[in-house]
Amino acid sequence: MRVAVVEDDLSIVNLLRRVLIKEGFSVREFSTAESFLSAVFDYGEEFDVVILDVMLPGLSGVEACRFLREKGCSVPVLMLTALSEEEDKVKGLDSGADDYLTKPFGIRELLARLRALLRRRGAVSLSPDRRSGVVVTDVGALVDGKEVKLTRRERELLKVLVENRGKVVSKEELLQKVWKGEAVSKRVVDVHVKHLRDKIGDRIETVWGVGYRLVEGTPE
Amino acid sequence: MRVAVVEDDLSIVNLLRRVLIKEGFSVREFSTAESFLSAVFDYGEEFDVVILDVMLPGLSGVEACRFLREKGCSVPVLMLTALSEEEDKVKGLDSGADDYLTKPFGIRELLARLRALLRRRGAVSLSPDRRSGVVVTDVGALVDGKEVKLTRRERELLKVLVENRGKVVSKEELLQKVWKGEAVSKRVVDVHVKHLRDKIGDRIETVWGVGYRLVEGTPE
DNA sequence: ATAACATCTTAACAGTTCCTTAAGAGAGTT
DNA sequence: AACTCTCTTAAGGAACTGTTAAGATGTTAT
Repeated sequence: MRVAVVEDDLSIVNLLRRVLIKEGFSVREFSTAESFLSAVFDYGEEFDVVILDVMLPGLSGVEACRFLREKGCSVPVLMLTALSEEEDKVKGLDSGADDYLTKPFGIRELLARLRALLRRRGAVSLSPDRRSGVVVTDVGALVDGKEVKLTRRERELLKVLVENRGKVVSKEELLQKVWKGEAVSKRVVDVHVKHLRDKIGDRIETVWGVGYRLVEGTPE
Repeated sequence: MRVAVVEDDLSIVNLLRRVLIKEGFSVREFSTAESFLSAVFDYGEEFDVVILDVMLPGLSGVEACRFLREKGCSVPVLMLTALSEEEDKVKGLDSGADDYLTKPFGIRELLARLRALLRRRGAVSLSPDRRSGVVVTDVGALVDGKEVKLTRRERELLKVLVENRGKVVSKEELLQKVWKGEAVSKRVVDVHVKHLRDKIGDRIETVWGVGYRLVEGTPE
């Protein structure tokens, strides 16, 4: 996680640097709003969250934040300042900041607020299983994030394959786990594997004479 | 914009009601965390933001917030409390709250923080929207804001589906929860599902061989 | 109490989806 | 080449769901 600290008070910068690095952040420091904005817009640097002081030489934090938002930049901003007047807080938040913390602040509260900001930002990405790109649901499956409808047999077949992803599963085992002793031809597996391939792409590999295997990673 | 106010201090509720309505919010009040959670999970009510007191009779705000998040509900939560100790703030935020404000608070700061929360929610709206547009009421249901009369069985059936919206519910489970062991044919479910579909539109999806599912989002 | 009405359940038929089998073509092995 | 295993396709039937209507049951108004 990359955090930008825009702050001219060295004692605060030193404190934040120490704590944030300890928490596993990658910290980038700026002493003026101008240098920070330049890094973002001129050099294309990207951050996961910004800690922005309000009282800065030159452009103020509020002005910088408004500029960011006007340019369509939606990075979470935590505003930090000695100004505890309500009007200042309102101005800061309405300039586009996501949170506003007044000095002196507790470092654990700041970290908790950072986590809250990052949590919300990250809530967007529902991560499918990275190793196969396939997640079996009760309706069917999520394949690279897209929902695919499967029939009951297809779903159960895929479930066994996903549970053993990367490993070969024999037809006998598939028959055992999906058809549980029903007296059916071994051929049914082939047919359902084909249907699955039609729906989720060539992720199922045939291992000749042995069985089938769900490949890891994305095909091609 | 619908805001839920979960607070047992009447003077604060009165203040918030007056101010929020003036700001154009639609306000729904709860004096306990339990009644709020029941509205969300049993009746499918939906809110754009929640103002949640920490000190409540029964379940605390922190516990309620944690419960919300565990259930996958990502509504923005602003926590409100007299506890200003840093440890309390950290607990509140880490339970899944997005902001934490201590009493006494300035009403303009609260509004600015609400705006910040809603602003960010809008920016993140690519997240899978868990809305179904359906709320079960005492008389029937609110479907996209319109009131629809339902019979007892229809209402109970829909309630179970709303509680599990997005997930498939089997006929067995529906029989279990709506008919509670009465000896009736499995086919009654079909008939009532049809009646529901006639009344609330094609929001109930058939998952062949498995059951029914209330779809999320509006069925264009 | 009776009529009028609403609701629930069952039954029957129609329609759909799904599963299995079978059979020829294709691919891999000896 | 001969053999074995797999792919692909299509068709019949099984299983499930949609739809409708009628009788049973319960509720309300007169």
